[in-house]
Amino acid sequence: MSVNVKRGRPPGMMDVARLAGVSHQTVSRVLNEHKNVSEQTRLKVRAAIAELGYRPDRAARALVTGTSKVIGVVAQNSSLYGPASMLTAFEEAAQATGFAVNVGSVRSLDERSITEAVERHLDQRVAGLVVIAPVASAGPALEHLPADVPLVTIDGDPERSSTLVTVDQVAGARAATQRLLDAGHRTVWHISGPSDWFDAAGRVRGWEDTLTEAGVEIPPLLTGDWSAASGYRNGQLLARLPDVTAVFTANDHIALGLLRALNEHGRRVPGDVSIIGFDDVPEAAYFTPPLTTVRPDFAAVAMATLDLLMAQVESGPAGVGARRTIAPELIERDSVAGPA
Amino acid sequence: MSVNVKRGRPPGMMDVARLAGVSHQTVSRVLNEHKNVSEQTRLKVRAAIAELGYRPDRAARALVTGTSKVIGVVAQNSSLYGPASMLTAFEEAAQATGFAVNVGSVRSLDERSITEAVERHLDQRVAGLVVIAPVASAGPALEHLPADVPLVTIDGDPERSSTLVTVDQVAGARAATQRLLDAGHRTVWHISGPSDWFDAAGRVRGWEDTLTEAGVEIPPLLTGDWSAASGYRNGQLLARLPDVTAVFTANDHIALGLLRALNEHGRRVPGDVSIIGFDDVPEAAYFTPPLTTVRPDFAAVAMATLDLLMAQVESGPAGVGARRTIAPELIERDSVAGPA
DNA sequence: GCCGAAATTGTGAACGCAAACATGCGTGCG
DNA sequence: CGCACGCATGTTTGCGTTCACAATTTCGGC
Repeated sequence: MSVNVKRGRPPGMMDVARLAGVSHQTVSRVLNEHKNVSEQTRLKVRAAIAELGYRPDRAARALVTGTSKVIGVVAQNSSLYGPASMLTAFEEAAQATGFAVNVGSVRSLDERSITEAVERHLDQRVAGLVVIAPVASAGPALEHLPADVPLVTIDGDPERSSTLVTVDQVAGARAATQRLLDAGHRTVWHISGPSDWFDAAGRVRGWEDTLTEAGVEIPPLLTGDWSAASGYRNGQLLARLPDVTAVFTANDHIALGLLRALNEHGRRVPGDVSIIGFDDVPEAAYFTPPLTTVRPDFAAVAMATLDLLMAQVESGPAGVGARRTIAPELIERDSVAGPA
Repeated sequence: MSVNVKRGRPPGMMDVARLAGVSHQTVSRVLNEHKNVSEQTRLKVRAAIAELGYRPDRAARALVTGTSKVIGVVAQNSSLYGPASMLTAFEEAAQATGFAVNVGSVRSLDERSITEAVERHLDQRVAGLVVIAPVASAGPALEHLPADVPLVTIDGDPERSSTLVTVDQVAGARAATQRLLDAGHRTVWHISGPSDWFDAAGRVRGWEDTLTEAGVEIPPLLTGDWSAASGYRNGQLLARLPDVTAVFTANDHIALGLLRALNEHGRRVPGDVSIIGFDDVPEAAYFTPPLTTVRPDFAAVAMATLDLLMAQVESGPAGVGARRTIAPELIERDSVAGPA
């Protein structure tokens, strides 16, 4: 397996063919695992490939086939734990199947930005597209793209997207809310994510539904923006209301901010107030106290996405949109107790 | 700006040329901003491009030029805040200059994994390579790659990498340690990152140097792995030593774990123990208490990287390795006070 | 031992673009 | 007035691969 040391362009199929004493087409066949190639020539070609250190040129292949082994991902350029986790999980999964991942981050998820990012990917002749589009405004951008490009949306609009993978936000929120109710709390407050996020909306719904079914009073909804800062701001308010004994926050970072606000006001967790978060960020176990939270399985989301995408890549964009929902899991730690 | 609704392949340069009444080469010249094109035909061509919704095929261009407008990034597939932040910051910067970013995540930063990732990128004919290689074992993988591919290493080995961008770990660690000393503490303990990380090593050195210069006793070094869990483990130990009054942790997550351990043992921060972290994760301001920490400017790292890379892309791999060091900034919050 | 089908290999084209080379035209200068 | 040079544009070639089709060989059955 000697390295090619010649100058100039790297070796091409022709060079391999010459060395192996066959035609370039035969080399192509070996490369693409065609059936009708004799074992003998296959070996000769393989040997020549190894000797020259030949590597097929992806660009040339993309040119003629009209598609590449690259998947374009459109994601928001943020350090939000959820989206970021999905992204890296997806990358890893895609690489395992021989696909490269092209990330087109986008500053905000408005229609224009997404459209641009999608078009950049289309220029690269990506084999498929994954859009992490958790907000409503992302919807329209995906309506008008070529129908023949495989597309899977993560956390997109359940009403529009044809092929969708989502975490079951409602179920997660229900589990959290119910857990708090079961602990004996009269009701449960909620600090939500931004209202235009589907994730946030789903968590709100799960929370409301559970409360309604329990026949319990529904406290006013507080709105955050996923940040610890917003949890802190809302916490300043909550800390002053003595009858607040249980809070479900839309994510762990909000919970962290809330924790600090509560702490500053001398309210103990879980002694005075119980809290459940969402996401299970790696640090959640080391909050003070360790946070009970809902863990979405991002790896599973990534798998499902890849799965759905590959199905389309292989057989043309699937007809009716396939859906895949990943059920999250409640992780019990120390931030929940009964009311005083 | 009507959308192309024709069947079959998207329009090519020929289609544009025909519509504009020129040759395809003229279209090419307009696209590449060649000088010798009259304003008049330039306009005609532009109009034709817009009317057809023509978009150049990157694959074809890559084939003929031998290079693409894609930058390959090799990074570890982890949710560590630092590397992840650099990655997204870099993506954004690259896109602004018209380059797409291909991420080749890698599960671990050993030589084999990195070599593979690099070769995948080379197959795609990337215009340049960025490797986020914070550990020693990543070095060898970069020795044997074609000399003509532009390469910038982030947080790589100062001894080997020719073109390198790093955060000035030593300076950051010095600032933190000095701040603690200035507050009146007799000495400063340190929980470091994994010893094979350059970042960790630099922080240890800055800490040691400062202590040495101050003529102060150097406590035994405690080692973590960047995780809150490791901060907690080491914290269990530290919390039992009454003479520990100041700790500099290698990152904010370790600080969080330490915070919890201290809290469990009834040691108040900053009353009994002062702490300074590193990274300034968005949540650091909402720890209890808000964490004083060192903030590396990841955006600046990304800019510098892109800068260095572009210089190489334009003029061939630069001769002697250019270096760029980004100075971090101490962010003062509430986790530091004088000794009791 | 001959025919046809299947298996194996080869030939030519095409993919969409940029580079090299070629052309035609005008303009300045001697 | 003619020549050379610069500008604007056109023509040709080839990048490395796959595809459609052709050519050759192999093999079984009768």
